[in-house]
Amino acid sequence: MPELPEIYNLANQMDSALKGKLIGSVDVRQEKCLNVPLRRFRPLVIGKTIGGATARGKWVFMELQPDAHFLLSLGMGGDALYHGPGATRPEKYQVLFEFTDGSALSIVYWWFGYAHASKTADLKSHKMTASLGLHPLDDSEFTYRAFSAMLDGKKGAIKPVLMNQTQIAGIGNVYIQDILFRAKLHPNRRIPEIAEVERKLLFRAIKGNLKRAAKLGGLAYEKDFYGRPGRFKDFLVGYKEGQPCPECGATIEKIRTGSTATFICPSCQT
Amino acid sequence: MPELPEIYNLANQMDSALKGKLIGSVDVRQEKCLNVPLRRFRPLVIGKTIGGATARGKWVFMELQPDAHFLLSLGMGGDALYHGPGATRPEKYQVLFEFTDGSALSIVYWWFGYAHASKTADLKSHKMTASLGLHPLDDSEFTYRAFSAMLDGKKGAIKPVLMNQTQIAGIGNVYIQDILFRAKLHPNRRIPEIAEVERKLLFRAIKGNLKRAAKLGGLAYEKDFYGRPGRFKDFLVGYKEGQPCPECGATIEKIRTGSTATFICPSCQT
DNA sequence: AGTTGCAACAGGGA
DNA sequence: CTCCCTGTTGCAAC
Repeated sequence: MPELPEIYNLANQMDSALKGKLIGSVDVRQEKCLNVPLRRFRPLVIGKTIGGATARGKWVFMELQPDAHFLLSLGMGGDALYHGPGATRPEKYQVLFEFTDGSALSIVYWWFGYAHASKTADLKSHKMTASLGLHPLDDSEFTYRAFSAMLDGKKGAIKPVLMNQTQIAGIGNVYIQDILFRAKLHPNRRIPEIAEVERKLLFRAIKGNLKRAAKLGGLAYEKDFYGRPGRFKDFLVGYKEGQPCPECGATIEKIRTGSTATFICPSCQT
Repeated sequence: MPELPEIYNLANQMDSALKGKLIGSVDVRQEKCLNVPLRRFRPLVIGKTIGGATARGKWVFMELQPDAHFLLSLGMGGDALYHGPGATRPEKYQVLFEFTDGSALSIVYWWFGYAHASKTADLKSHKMTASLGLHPLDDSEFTYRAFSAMLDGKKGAIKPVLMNQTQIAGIGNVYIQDILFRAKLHPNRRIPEIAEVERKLLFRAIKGNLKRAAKLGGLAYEKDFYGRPGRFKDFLVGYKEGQPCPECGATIEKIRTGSTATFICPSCQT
């Protein structure tokens, strides 16, 4: 569940399910996913009470009352799962929190992720989250004005900027596909060559695609906090290589852009 | 007189002509070529006695006894000229040193250069000179072993590295031309694709070209400390666009490489 | 013909 | 499908 729609739902579910629970113990099987040595991680989390959980880009921020935060990033993919009192825990995980009421939170990374903890007062020195850019699901922050100002003066291609978490937080190589298609933009389009109307279309594509996916509970191939899949699966061009474009019928192509792959309609996206 | 052969001769001439002279006054007409405000520059130089002068890459280091150094870079081009007692000073200059015996040193930049002064104890914090790389006219430092080690692990093109002053100090876009030709290397050749024998050829080309040019007093279109031109003018391919290659007769081309121009024999240099 | 600093870009590794 | 770090490259400015 890597990108903002999945993280947004996960954070909401964690917020509802975990608020008020007391962390009794933590089992860390892969220490390198921590930001501090285990002996410093334990006292940051053990004995703390879960407060609110929110999504910030691809990160879940979880309050550990009274003085710390737990910061979760699932990287390329993975699951954060709830286990009720008496429920069996998974046999494989990187990190497992046990709460004093018998419930638990397990974290599993497919490839690589982060389970960070920080004093709330030190949060601003947590580089990976302190430098996050615009939050596209926050209507008061993510305005067209702010989005356009973020693009101003940039000369490179549009795709890397949209995937740069310090510019706009939460878009990865999955949701970017249909966002670019809906904006009719080729991933390599230079930013100065994007007209005002295209910028507006792009802004709406970002907001619309992410909100709709969040409302549908995220991607169908990802699991939520209770192990249930999302209902978003109807990509327009993403992962549709060889199939016809839903707009013009041209054959969708998979091209390499920088170090990532992009699925485009070669006719619609320029 | 921008590159190492010219600077080398200039420094030697300054060393002979100025040693022991006392700086009586300085006139700075372009303050932005200084590294410190004029009010801090004056006390660093006035009342000081000239010690030795040496070339370090494209810079002249001049001792100001007892406690400072004057650092001169002529940038894209310019002259440092000696004026004997009673001789007329040029009407245009950026910096003019008057010595107490009536002689003077004028500095003129065609475009942009640096006239820096620093306490000798603070020289290591003068970034532009503290980070200079290998000195190709210093036989004990510039060995094939050191040169080859400098190239090891690099993956980019050969020309930018040879012109990078922090890697090897003193080569500019003039002498690089025949150095590459003598080594039979195209400016864009990737460093990992340069064979051992070619590295050796390149090493000898650098050392040979610069030493020969220095021995000839530098470029014929540059002036020395006494306003006299150098005697080096027989380029092999440099600035010979459209003329035949001296080795194979193919027509020499001027191509753009990155942001600089390179004259190559398209047949000899690969 | 010079250098600096920054943005953009690419590759390797956790 | 992730990030960081490093080195490289291109561009603008002094």
